[in-house]
Amino acid sequence: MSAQPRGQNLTHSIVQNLGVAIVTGIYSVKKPFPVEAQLCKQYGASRSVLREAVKMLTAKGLLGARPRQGTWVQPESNWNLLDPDVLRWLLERKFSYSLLVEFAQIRLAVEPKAAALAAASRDAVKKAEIQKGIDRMIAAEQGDDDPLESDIAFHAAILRASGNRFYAQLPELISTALRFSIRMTNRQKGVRLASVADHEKVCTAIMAGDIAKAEAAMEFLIQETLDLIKKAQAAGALREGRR
Amino acid sequence: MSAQPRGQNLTHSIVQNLGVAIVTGIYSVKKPFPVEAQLCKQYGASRSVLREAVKMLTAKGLLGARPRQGTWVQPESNWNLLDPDVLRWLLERKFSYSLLVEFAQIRLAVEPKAAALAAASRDAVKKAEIQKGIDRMIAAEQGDDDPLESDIAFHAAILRASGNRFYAQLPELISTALRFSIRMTNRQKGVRLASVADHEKVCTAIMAGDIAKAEAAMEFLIQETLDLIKKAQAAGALREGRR
DNA sequence: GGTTGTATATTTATCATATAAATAAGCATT
DNA sequence: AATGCTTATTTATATGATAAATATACAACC
Repeated sequence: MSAQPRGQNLTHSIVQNLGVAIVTGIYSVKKPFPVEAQLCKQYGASRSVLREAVKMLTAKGLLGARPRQGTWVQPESNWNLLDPDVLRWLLERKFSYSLLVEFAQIRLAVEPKAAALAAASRDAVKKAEIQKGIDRMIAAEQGDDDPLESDIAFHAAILRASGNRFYAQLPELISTALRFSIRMTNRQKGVRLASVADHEKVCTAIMAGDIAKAEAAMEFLIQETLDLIKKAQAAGALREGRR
Repeated sequence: MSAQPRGQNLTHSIVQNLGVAIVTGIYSVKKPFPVEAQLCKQYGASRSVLREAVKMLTAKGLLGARPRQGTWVQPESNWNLLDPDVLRWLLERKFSYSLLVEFAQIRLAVEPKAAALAAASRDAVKKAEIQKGIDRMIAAEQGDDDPLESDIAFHAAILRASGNRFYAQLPELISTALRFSIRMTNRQKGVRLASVADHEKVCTAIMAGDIAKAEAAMEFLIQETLDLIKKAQAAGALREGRR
């Protein structure tokens, strides 16, 4: 297997390749993680490049290394799931409804509180971004904007308007997750149109400074998403069962 | 400045040193991040070691690099705050009440939901860990265990019992944050003793499978913590002002 | 027998040096 | 003023060598 450097440099492409390989679980007791020299051959790369790639994956909690013992895949509990790369690798290549459900549970916990904080905030500039997000969603309804991107922009704007730096990290993760969950929720037609109105309710409450209403409206929104994912999960399990 | 390799290897100690240096903001337009060769001299390390350290910090979102342009510190919004290392560097070396408040806000969002999920869970083994945490806290009241460690163990057990892999990542972050917030909340005596009873309420509700009560009890707990931090923050600001 | 020490081999860690690739900046040309 | 070319700087990559750590096997000892 050789890494094709598409766009980025060699180190980067090896990180992506190995990252995906690790999270998809191709290494195990039966097939242990290769030693440096072996990986160099495998990717046709020099030791320096390969070691730097391994170090980056180590920094994300995926790998560990010690002299004489070699390099190994860390237990999954050690992986930094909240690292955008790691989450993307998992969703892209080891898609599972359960992971999507678990991520939606995070959103269900965090986004209503973020909406509440945004409603309490006095940052007019950041709050204006939320309105822009809604405007884009409305435009998307007419086909004048991208539905997914405008949806993401709306949620991102609220997280950023919360004034909480940890929340402000989530848009990247959420955009990744949304790009995958949309594939399913889109199958279930007739929901997205009504959903714009529900989004607007959140926006209106935030603009009015109504903390409780903003929180409740957002909770409703995410709960709806979570239900959709769970429904798709159940349907998926059904399809599995029919085979 | 030279990196003293205490315990870990040279690369690791350079990562720690540089990580702290970056988050404390010692690099700026006025003092740009040094080029490779300069850093090698500074740390008395070879290029490979130094580059591997830089790559690890790049993986955590702290640095970026391009030929001819050099290496630079990424804008703070790019830092992976949810990386245990990054959070620790920030709290250890650039302590601020506001960061602690923001982290407590995350806890306020997440932990009640985790308690709810734990209450709904049927994993007896993981739920038993919650009880063990409470037992340790009670023991700590008598001086037979460490109050901080038992507190951390309790919250960690709930997050793990939630069955959500993202939540299960948080104990490490929370333990870091608690170790710092404890320094302040301990100054405010007379609170911790009553708090054990409040913790017990959460545990009881989870064991009884009472989802709503578990969520509410945990929310009360964290809100109390958040209030304490905010109180300390206000007192700190007062002290600042008196200077 | 079991424990403890020792030698050895394997693997990562570190160092040193060289070449390649990318690109910002200055310069020349049009 | 815009465009293309040259050059210098910096990271990216490659290679080879030595050091350090440590699992394993074996030997010595009680």
